[in-house]
Amino acid sequence: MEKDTFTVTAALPYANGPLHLGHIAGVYLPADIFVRFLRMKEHDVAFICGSDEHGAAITLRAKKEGISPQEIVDKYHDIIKNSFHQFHIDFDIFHRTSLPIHHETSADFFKTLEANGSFTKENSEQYYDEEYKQFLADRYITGTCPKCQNDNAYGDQCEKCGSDLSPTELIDPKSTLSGKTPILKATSHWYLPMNDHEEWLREWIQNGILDGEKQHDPKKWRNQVIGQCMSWINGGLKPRAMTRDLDWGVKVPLPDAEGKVLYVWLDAPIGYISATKQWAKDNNLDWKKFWCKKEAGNRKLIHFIGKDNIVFHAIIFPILLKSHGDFILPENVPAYEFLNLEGDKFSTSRNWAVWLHEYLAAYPNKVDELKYVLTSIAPESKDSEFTWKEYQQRINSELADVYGNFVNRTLVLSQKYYQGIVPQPLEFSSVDEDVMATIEKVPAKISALIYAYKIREAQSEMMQLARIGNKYLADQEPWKVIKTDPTRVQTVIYVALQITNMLSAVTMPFLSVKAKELQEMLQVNYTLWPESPLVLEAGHQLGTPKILFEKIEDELVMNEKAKLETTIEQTTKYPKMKDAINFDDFAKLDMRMGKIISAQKVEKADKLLHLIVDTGIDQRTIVSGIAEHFSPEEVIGKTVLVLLNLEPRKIRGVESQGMILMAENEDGKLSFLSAESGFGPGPSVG
RNA sequence: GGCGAGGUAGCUCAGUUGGUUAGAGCGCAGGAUUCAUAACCCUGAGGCCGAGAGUUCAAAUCUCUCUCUCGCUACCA
Repeated sequence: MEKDTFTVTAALPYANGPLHLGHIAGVYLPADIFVRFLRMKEHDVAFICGSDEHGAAITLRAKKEGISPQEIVDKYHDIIKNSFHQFHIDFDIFHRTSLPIHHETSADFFKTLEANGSFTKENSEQYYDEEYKQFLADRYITGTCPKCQNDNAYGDQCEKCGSDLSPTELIDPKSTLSGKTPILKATSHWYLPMNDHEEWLREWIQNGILDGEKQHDPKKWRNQVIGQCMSWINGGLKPRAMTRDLDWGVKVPLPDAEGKVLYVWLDAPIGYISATKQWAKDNNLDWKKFWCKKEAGNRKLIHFIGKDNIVFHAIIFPILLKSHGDFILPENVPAYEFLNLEGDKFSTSRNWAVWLHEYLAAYPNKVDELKYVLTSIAPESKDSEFTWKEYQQRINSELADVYGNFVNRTLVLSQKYYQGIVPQPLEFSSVDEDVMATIEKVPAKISALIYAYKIREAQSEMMQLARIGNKYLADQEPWKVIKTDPTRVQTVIYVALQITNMLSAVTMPFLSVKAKELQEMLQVNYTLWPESPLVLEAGHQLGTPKILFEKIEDELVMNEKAKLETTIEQTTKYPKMKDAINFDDFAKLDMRMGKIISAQKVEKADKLLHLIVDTGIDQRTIVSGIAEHFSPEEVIGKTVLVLLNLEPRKIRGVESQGMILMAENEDGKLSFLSAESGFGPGPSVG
């Protein structure tokens, strides 16, 4: 039978920050184990990843730090690539989306879809800033509102009268970029009419049937993936714009599209394809073999992702691939839930994280130890949690005590009794035969689990083998029997060595470094997954035993926990000071004390309270986003700081005439501001 | 507010199409042992399976209501 072939991708990390353990546990490590396993099974596999370097978040950050987007992505691409390398997550290629081959590939992809009518093109006349040479998004245009004459209305909405506008309705429009009057120019945006694809998506996701043929087994897809997708589809898919007015990204490859780039979620997954192209080119392969229906046959495309990416990989990208026509669709999209850290979410902004590159710098020799821990707590079916205490416990009581100790005692006994030469077994007792039979079944057990993406359970089967070994030795007591029946010990040590041998082979996908060290100690070299019984022949000379896993001291746990506490203190919890303003700017603000005289929840909105505030000069309506922090009952009667002359704005159909000013601490908790002397409503602030 | 996924032992998690006494590892208690990394091995304690109602001879499992956690989404000037 022909072996299945695979193209495996791991979600492209976004190049505006380093990787933390959550990313590793929930995408890259399981993908790497899966691929190592497939390789040992001699499947033809391409393992593809790269950094995602486009999108608005990177341009905003660049602007804030006063450097170019390229500088940011260069920095993080290097950090990420390095840490993958040191952590032995071995992609065939770790590419990047800012390279020309990616731009070409994405542009070609786009052109094909445009040509075959997969997009709907919305033509319009849009304002264009001649000085900045770009089309202006609605929010980048201000002008006079045709309805209320407010001269500060935005292109999409007048915040004074609350009416929805289009930019062309504005009287005397101005570009917020150059301040000049923009000109109207014909332009288009391209939309993906996702609503046209609901029918086949439903059939494909629920039943695994694509173009009338069985493409995958939906039972192998995770619940949360199918659930999330069906939720989207049943809610009705909507056309989604595939182009943006931005200058950082893949340029829309058509005339009249100046200043437009492809939507980052269009170009990022195509990054898998362009990375494959580059890798194929470097290795004299045909990239189409990995992606195209014709050349790839029934190659399986697998996307390892986090749960926040489900919609893009299981709905949008498949629509694009299918619309293009040449490509295969994913056979599975194993999505992982999130990993938490010491009782709290990983948070980049609060620096609540264990960064992979920092871990590697501090513990360069503890790569497989971390891999083991992360795999045992991988969030396969629900969110899970990393704690340093558990890190220590797993390593000490499982890796060191069970696995390492078993290997050590077996090898030490072999040295002691047989000078490191595998002894000749004599008669097998029924226990021996049971154990031998059990060992032989382990590879098939583990492989079934990995094929089903149950990697955590697969690893625990590996550990189970070491447990069997410890029990076997304890039951047989060779150190006692040697005194009465030395020939029996030959068989016992032989069997124990067979367990160790098998262990060294099945550990490869999970802990490649340690597996090789163990194989070195056994003087064997396994690169293939054991299909038939592995035998360590009698007479084989073993290598020198050494300690495989060192224990983790309490000190490390304390230090790491302390480090988390202190970094969080050192992190600037609060935003930087804003640009200076002059006194006139300040004097424009009309702030007063106001008393909340009534409050109720806005319907169908989680965060909004509809307040009536007595300001001393009037009673006005203010809608405030504080419902998650305060109940209506507890805010009534409070005297608080109010900004009166903020332009009114309609929120959820209610016009809000001002703003309640709140203080927010680093945990996101809110507090009202009041006058210390207990003033009532009315007093002005300044 | 809408939708999705979860809630099982102190901790991390399994529980297939409803079917004996709900499982594993860690942790804890006791015992045994000394080849080995104060390791291993044995025994044990520990669960109203988030709450309530229903269907059934039988529910962790199916249905409904409620509640908590996470995510998507709307809305947070």
